[in-house]
Amino acid sequence: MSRANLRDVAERAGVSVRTVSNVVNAPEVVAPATRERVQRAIEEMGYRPNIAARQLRRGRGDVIGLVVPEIDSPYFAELAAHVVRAAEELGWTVLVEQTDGDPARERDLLDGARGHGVDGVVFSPWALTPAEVSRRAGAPPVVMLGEQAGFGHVDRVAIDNQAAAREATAHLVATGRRRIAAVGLQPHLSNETARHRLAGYREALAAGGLPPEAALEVPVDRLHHADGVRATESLLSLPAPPDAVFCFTDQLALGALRACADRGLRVPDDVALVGFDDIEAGRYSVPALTTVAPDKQRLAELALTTLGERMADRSLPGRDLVVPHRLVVRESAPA
Amino acid sequence: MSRANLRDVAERAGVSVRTVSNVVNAPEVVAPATRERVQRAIEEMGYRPNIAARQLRRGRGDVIGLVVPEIDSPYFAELAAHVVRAAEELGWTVLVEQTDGDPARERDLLDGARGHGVDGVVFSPWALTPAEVSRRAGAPPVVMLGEQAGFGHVDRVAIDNQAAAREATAHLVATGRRRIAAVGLQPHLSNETARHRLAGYREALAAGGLPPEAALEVPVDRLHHADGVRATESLLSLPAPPDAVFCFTDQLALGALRACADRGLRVPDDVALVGFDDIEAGRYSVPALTTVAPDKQRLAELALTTLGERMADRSLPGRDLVVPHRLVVRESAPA
DNA sequence: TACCCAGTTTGCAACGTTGCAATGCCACGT
DNA sequence: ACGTGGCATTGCAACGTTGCAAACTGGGTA
Repeated sequence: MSRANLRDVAERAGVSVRTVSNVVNAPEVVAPATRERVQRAIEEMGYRPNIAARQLRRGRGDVIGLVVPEIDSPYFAELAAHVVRAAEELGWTVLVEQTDGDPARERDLLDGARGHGVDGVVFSPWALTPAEVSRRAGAPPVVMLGEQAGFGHVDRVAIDNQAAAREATAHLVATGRRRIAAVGLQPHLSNETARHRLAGYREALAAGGLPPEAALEVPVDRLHHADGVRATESLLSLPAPPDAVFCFTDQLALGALRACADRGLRVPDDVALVGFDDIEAGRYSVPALTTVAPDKQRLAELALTTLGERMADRSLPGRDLVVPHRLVVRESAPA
Repeated sequence: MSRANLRDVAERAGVSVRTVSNVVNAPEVVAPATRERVQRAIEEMGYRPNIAARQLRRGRGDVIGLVVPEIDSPYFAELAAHVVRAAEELGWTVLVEQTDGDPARERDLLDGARGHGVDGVVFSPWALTPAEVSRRAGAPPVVMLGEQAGFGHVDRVAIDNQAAAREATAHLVATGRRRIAAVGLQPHLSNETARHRLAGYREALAAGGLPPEAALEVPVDRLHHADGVRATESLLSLPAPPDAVFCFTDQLALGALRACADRGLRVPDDVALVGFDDIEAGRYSVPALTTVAPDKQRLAELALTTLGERMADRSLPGRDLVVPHRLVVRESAPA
């Protein structure tokens, strides 16, 4: 026996299909007695609305897509948790897609090649340029997370990465560090986020009267622990190694921590470390990470409400929303 | 102008609706000339199939649900990444739901209260008893991840938790530890996984001629870093503190690491630590975690192929599949 | 010339739901 | 007895797609 549908229930309850639909969607318009009878029939037959039919008829499915480079990076995992929770609050369900930071995949997913039938998309780009994002048509509305500027009818929600990086670096300057490295540039990608963090880092150096030094700006392939280890090893092998490292993600910073330990260097005594993202693991590492903490919950909530508003009116101009962040000072770069 | 549909395209290309559908779904049956003309029309109009309509007609949507306690726990995040990748391989999309380990929410989600129109569910229970899982009807097929035994028409995929815990503990015994604690019991939940790991722990103690000791079996509320810190602090305050701690998750172990550091104890010299899950962060902590590594990729793949088989034939008996694991010996409990 | 076959294309109906507008019902006031 | 208004219920059509089976096409064969 297949799944019961409205007609089956209606027949059983001795009412019209429409009334059953009303009981499901607007119980208050149905007379109590009828409502109860229908409810019973629904339960007896184990009726569940057919979402596809509802979506076809209503024109929306209350499903949104979350497109991230990799769901298993702690930052994105934590963000996803917030997004899923916020979405549930709004009556939406979240469909997750991974791009692996591959520009081609980002493009495909954005074009809706796979983000099948979602009403909207929260997109965390890694390598896609703003121009590419804006030339999509017909696809569902998109909210961008990250540093890509709002464009056309695309909204953007992010923290002020440049300011955050500036503050993080300034903290190192203020606590007496003089050779401050930056780890996490991604020159091979048009990663706007990394670009802004680098800019903030340089600003703080300049403000502190410290000269920029190419050798202290270390590019990485990806943003994982292993990349942090490698980058830090190379920094520590320098003739004049740094006395502080600003990593563009906490994962990189945890890798840096590991690399320092392997060299017998003490953090923060010999080298101070600052991370970015405030992931859970950085709160419990030894030493705990000083880091930039974006308000991830706000980020998720704002992204979703913005998406909702755009779904309601797709002709809105692209908005550019900033979420607060703060520098959390812990052991790896104390006050 | 709304989104183009098959009829719009058909009109433009001068063919029937059905032919356009054929071009989209079975290009090989359409004559090359026609196909090309239709293709052009499709592109010109930016046609995208309406997934809801397709799903309604076909009776399936190629969407599966992934239900986990929390997507931001590293273990689940890594698992989710594998599931999403494996699903993509099979042409499916993944919808993520979080239960927060709340039995009521687990029940609701399992009942399909929210798992909107998914064709199947990969369910990682935290607290639901097997009996509760089996009395679902009408809802989509489910594959359980974890220690709940396969039941009725529900499949299960998991590692052998008891054997894994036994091996982990045996490693500590073999390397000369004599007071081995276990952290991670969840007596307040019917958490089968924790139960099995505890059983394996006790077996290894017995095999090593070590007496079990209630004070060394520490329950936790949740399985996060903070719980590991708390549990370890209480252990280290014992009149006779342990010389090794087996944590039921790597997150707990990282918390334990932190707690040891705060006490000025050295790992592994003073206290050896073993974790469980082999999360990325444990590979780069200082010291790196000795841990049980489940084959997460196999786990995900097997879960999905099993789910696929059950979708194809829902009358199959419940299967109980075991995925390999291995003990990874690192610095926190060296050989 | 009639016929047949393979390769293409087509029309019809149905999937299960909800928007819309109309209908039925009943109590109340006149 | 009759009209009125409000509440409850209903029928119809449509959302966009695909399964099914029929219909058409052209060239080859009997």
